[in-house]
Amino acid sequence: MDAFYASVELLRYPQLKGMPVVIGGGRRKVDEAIRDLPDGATLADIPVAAFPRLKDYVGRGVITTATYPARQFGIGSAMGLMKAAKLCPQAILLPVDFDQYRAFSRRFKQIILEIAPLMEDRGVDEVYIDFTGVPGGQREGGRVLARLIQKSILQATGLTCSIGVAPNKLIAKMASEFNKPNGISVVYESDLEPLIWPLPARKVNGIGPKADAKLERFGMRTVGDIAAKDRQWLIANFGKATGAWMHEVSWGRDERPVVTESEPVSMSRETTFERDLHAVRDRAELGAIFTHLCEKVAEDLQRKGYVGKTIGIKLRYDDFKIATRDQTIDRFVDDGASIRRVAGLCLKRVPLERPLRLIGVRVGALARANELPTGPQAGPLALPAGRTAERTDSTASLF
DNA sequence: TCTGGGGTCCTAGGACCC
DNA sequence: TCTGGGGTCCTAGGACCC
Repeated sequence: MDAFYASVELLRYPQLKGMPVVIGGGRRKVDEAIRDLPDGATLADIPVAAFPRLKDYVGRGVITTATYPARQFGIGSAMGLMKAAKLCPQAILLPVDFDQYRAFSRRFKQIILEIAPLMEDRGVDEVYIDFTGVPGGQREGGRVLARLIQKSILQATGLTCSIGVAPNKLIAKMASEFNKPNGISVVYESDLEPLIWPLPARKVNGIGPKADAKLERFGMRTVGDIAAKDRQWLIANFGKATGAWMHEVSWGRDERPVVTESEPVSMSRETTFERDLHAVRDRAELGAIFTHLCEKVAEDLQRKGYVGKTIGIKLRYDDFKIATRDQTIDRFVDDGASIRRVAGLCLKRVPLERPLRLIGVRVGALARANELPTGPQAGPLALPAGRTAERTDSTASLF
């Protein structure tokens, strides 16, 4: 989907069309501004001048989506809002409304499923679709079906998307970016050399900042640069799995199927504080937030019908370093109190001297609540899994 | 006043088992 | 003065993606 969150917002606020708009981060300021908007008016009547601006924002948020006009200013996803404000202070800033985006997400995926039943969910705004068995799916190399999907989604939701059609997921993903927004691009196997090899290595799904930097150190910038190395060289320098994978990818090879069903592995909740908190000085506040996160994860588990037996925490310190701890218990749980208890044990095993910026709670090793073996869930001897909590000085009785 | 939140997968070492 | 070879599970960190 093209600039998905922003596009959904523009459906509500059509008066912002063509303007630099960003969706992002910490809510409070934006919520206040929206609340103060003149009442009686419908959303579409709100004068542009009444919307909050990036320059008025104070806080720690990042941009999730920027409209294309905003991108003209150099603003992009994941950029800190404070930095974006320097690039384009007059850009309009809207708060994220996940419920709304999820609703639109369901609608566009439903449209696709009615046309092509083999669809892999890749998050709120992206999917893979297998055209192979769809009637007419091969006409004009898939372009006809892609057009139908675009048209149907636009009709049902008012939203545009960009589609890449290719022999596999790897190339299709890259192709989908060739013609944004509202574009279609069909890439054949024979296009590898002219269309894929010139691309920056970073465009490959799976090559991130670290791998890219390492490639750079070898003087390699493009996918073609990778393809030019032999397999053994890549394996020697990037490891057995990564090296072999890079070789395959650079030659456009990818055999991964379109996966239509999957089970969640973990569920988590985390939050970044408005200001850094200290385990001792801000103990009460931190404790309340921690408990709240445990309750939210529990709600999520229960609403979706899952239980889990690995409970974990995540801290991000003021220096941005991350620490995680987890503990596997001998039964499956989905209630806030149990999660809170085990998460509290995890907290006692992690250094708490530095100020904290973020705290998170995670439940993993999930199983469907209705598919658990009946009777007592205890393992063979209910041995304490993992080590027991070791208390560290300042943290001993905090939580 | 840099840098969100929710995920998956991989690696690597240690415990433990046969 | 030597100590295999599998396997699984647990834990911590990290890369990456949307």
